[in-house]
Amino acid sequence: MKRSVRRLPDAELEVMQAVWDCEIPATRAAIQEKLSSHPMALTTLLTLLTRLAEKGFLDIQKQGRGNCYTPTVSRQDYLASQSRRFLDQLCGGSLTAFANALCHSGLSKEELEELRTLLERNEL
Amino acid sequence: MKRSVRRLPDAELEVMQAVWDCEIPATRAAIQEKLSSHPMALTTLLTLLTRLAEKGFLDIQKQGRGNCYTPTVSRQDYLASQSRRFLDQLCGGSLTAFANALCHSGLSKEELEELRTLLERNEL
DNA sequence: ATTTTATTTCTACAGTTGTAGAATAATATT
DNA sequence: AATATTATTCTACAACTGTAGAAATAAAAT
Repeated sequence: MKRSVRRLPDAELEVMQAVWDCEIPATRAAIQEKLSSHPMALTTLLTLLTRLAEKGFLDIQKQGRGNCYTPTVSRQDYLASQSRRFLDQLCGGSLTAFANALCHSGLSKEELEELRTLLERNEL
Repeated sequence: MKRSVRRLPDAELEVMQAVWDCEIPATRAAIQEKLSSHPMALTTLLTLLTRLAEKGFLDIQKQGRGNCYTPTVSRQDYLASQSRRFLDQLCGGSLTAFANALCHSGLSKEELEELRTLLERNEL
């Protein structure tokens, strides 16, 4: 697990998720396609990709006329570090507070049960 | 559960946590005391409290020479809404992804087991 | 009533974020 | 080679965030 991965602002996270959804290295076109739910001007996307590279989340390679983008932080590492941050920063490190938050977050009884099962499975 | 509570920036969250830790209504002095771990200039604290009020997280009442601050969003509501946001925005709504993230977030086997137990207890 | 002191509100400013047009560079077409 | 097309990088700007000094205000003390 990789500690201390900075939290990305919403727009950058959205783009990063799109990149993670692509086959790597990802072309700009592929990324754009994954972003169909959150359309933005082409230059906006390019700006965000540049910022992600500056922050060390992406490598950019020139590839013919265009660019190619490769994540340098995996989605799993990012999610893991952010759940840790959630537990520490929001719940003050308290598992009780965390469990409580989950139980009031709108998940159904069935979903909570599923979550418990998934946690058990992962423990193995 | 209260949906759609906006995410607070780090500094404001820190102050809000301090307010939640106080008896309400909280005096500025009490809040400041709870912030011993993250010291800041007095005017900085006041600015953040004002911004929290503007965002609807606090009510400010004049009280003699100073002010009194009362949360209008409970810690529980905030935590619940933010866990929901975590699940949706970061995990794409997937419980599997969420469970996976937790299992890689540095929690020990024992802590994960404890979390499962806490979830079960809360379900009742 | 005047001065001191405690406390808040105003003003400020640099860095970040969301968004995108203008300028530039590189490739393809005629 | 000249021109049209396409993709990227620069530049820009308003809103938000972190931080705090300056100005104003109100209470307390003399």
